[in-house]
Amino acid sequence: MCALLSSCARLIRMSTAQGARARARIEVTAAIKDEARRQLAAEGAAKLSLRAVARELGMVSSALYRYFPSRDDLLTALIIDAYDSLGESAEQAHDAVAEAAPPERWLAVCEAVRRWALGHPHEYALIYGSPVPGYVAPQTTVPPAARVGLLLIGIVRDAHDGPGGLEELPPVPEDLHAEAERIAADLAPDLPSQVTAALVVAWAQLFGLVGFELFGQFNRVVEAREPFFRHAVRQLGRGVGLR
Amino acid sequence: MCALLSSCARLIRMSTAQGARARARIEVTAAIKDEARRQLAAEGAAKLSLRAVARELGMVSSALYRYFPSRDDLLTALIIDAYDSLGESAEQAHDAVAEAAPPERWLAVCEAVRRWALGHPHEYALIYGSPVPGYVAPQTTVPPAARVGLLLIGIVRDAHDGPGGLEELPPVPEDLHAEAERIAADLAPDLPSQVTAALVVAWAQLFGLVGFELFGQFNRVVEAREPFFRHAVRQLGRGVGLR
DNA sequence: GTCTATAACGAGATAGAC
DNA sequence: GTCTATCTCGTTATAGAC
Repeated sequence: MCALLSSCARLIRMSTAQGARARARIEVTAAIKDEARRQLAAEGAAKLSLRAVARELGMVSSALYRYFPSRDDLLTALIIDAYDSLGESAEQAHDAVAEAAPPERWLAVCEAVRRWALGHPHEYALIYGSPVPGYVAPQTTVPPAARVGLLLIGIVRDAHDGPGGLEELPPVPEDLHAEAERIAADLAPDLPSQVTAALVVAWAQLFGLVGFELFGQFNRVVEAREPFFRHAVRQLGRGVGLR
Repeated sequence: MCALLSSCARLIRMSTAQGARARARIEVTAAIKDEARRQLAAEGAAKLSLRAVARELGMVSSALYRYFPSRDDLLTALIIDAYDSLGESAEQAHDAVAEAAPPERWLAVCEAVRRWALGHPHEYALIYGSPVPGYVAPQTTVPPAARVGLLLIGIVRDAHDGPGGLEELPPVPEDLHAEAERIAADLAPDLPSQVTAALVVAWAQLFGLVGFELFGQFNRVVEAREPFFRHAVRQLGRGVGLR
């Protein structure tokens, strides 16, 4: 009993001690990323500097390396955070209309992507804009980057399996046959390959629309951005066979 | 006669004198821009530095101000050059198939855009990628930026006026009506407003496709990029009513 | 008039000694 | 972890060569 008590006490002591350390570490990590995001907005990803982040936080630059082994690792963390933030926004928007018909869910996800982009322009630029010179994204960014795409695939799959099914799409041209099959096998083996190919096209085009608006290409061209976007993504949905 | 001769001589003297100066000026200007493009590729637009350009050219930084009043003006010149280079590539590709049917010309222009982007990735990033922090593009960039769009409009106009005309497009939704009319009045008053709206959508989506390929979003997703792109832009053409 | 070179400014990054 | 000496940057003023 005495042994049990003392062991308990030690466990509690350890866990609270480690918990406090871990909590502090999480807080500092978050503060670093917040400050880095602020610099991202002010100067762009290319000029993100560990030193400047440290200075702004009242730390010394060498202390940062206990949290991020290099500038690229900090960048990677920001990229993954951005993809996850976007993915979560899209998933929440989807879940809010989970019972609706596929075209409505498609629209909801696309609008969530646009809203997130408008609300986080610099993080959007980080993940969907120009590559950062000298930086190569590690494989760890792939799963977070796939979230929106997977969401769209799920919607089309539900439409395919649901009442009415998908609009029949013409087969892809001869020279794209093998590639379409390969893409389908990778992403959605249960869907016709022309649908998967159309999905990838729509996925790219969705971000084309968002990017054009965000990066100023629509200035003096499109004024009523929101209805324009809705119209465009509805067409995108029809392109993959949503009715 | 004497007066004529002497005036001729003066003109020649002036023009050769000015011509030599002007030639030198053009050459130096070109060298500056070439070196700036090299730095663009190496470090990105955010880190483009007048001093580094001057150093590499064996000039002193203040001398550059005879050619470009500021760093932003140099950036603007690079942006305009990039738009013009892209526009010219697209126009040449179009002229090469000027006698073909509109869908073929549409494809030719889109493929030229993609080819140019793949051949000039850093210049593409400059004009269609993330905005350069702190830089605001002046109005002078607008006309060069419009060249590809105007080309696409012209193709659709020819299809509209030509044999067979355009596929009938459904009218835009109620909430986009006024905006579509406004866009049509701006860009192509002779085309139905739903066609003009679809054109703007297709224009954005074309660059969405190109950007996704160029910026690495298609890595491990799409392998056979060229047939995939052809398929996608043919769908884009159908979206604006090309048959 | 046209150009280049020198020098300087204020701000910021950086490397290394301590 | 701190401090300092030395870099970079964009930009301007000025003086002199062609």
